[in-house]
Amino acid sequence: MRLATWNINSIRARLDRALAFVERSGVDVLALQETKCKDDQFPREPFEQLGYEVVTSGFSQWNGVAILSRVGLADVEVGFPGQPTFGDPGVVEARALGATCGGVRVWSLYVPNGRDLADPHYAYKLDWLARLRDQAGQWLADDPGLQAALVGDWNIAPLDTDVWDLEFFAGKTHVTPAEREAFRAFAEAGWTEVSREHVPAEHTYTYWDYQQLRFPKNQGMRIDLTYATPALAARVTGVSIERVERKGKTPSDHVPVVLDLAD
DNA sequence: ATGACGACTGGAAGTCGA
Repeated sequence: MRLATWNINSIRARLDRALAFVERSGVDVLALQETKCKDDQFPREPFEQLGYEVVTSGFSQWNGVAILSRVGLADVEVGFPGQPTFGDPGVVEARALGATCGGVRVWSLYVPNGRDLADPHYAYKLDWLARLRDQAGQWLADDPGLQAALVGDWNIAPLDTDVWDLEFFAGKTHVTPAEREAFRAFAEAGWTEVSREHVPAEHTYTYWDYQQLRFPKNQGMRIDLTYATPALAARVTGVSIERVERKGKTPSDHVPVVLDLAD
């Protein structure tokens, strides 16, 4: 089975690219983030014509997650139990969507950005991660043989070598000790970040800002990551960061990460 | 070429991303 995750940065603006990727990569399951549209605006039909089931959780122009699957799509959950709200009145944002596809529990995740260390979004980000970690730990405790993956845009660069210049990020989000600890906590809860195991090369990025010629200069960040349960991690035979998808006209600023799983 | 930010909404300029 082939499973991919991609922050698409608007599914409507990049429908053709998404369809082309699905066809050339032959993914069985595709988790999308930043779809940037309401559920009734999501272009389901072209994917359904290719044999995929589609489930979405969107809200107007911000956030939005989706899962496409041609190996079944069951037990959909919009948001994870205990997912923090933001704002007053509090809103559960469209950042987490779970479904079971081909026997694997898949969560498409768009972790809050954080914006600035003094911004309320930063505390929200840390709380969001802590609550998700609590759930993830419970899921695994309840079923040690669980096959599950937490995929998506974590908005954290776990290692110094996951950014091109640590000095550039001094005082900024994505690299703070608190964010990195929030990320490591999933490993302490028994999960394994499998893309690192299979693609260990330093300065291998999944995101490049549109500005400042970041992509031609290869000034990016590795922030699209996959935590797997032990049972699923054992099935991963390879991981591919699809850098080619950052090239050409109107790309997303993120590229897909593809996981191959043994049957 | 991989080349100097892009998508959204509203209908201009502001918000958001990281």
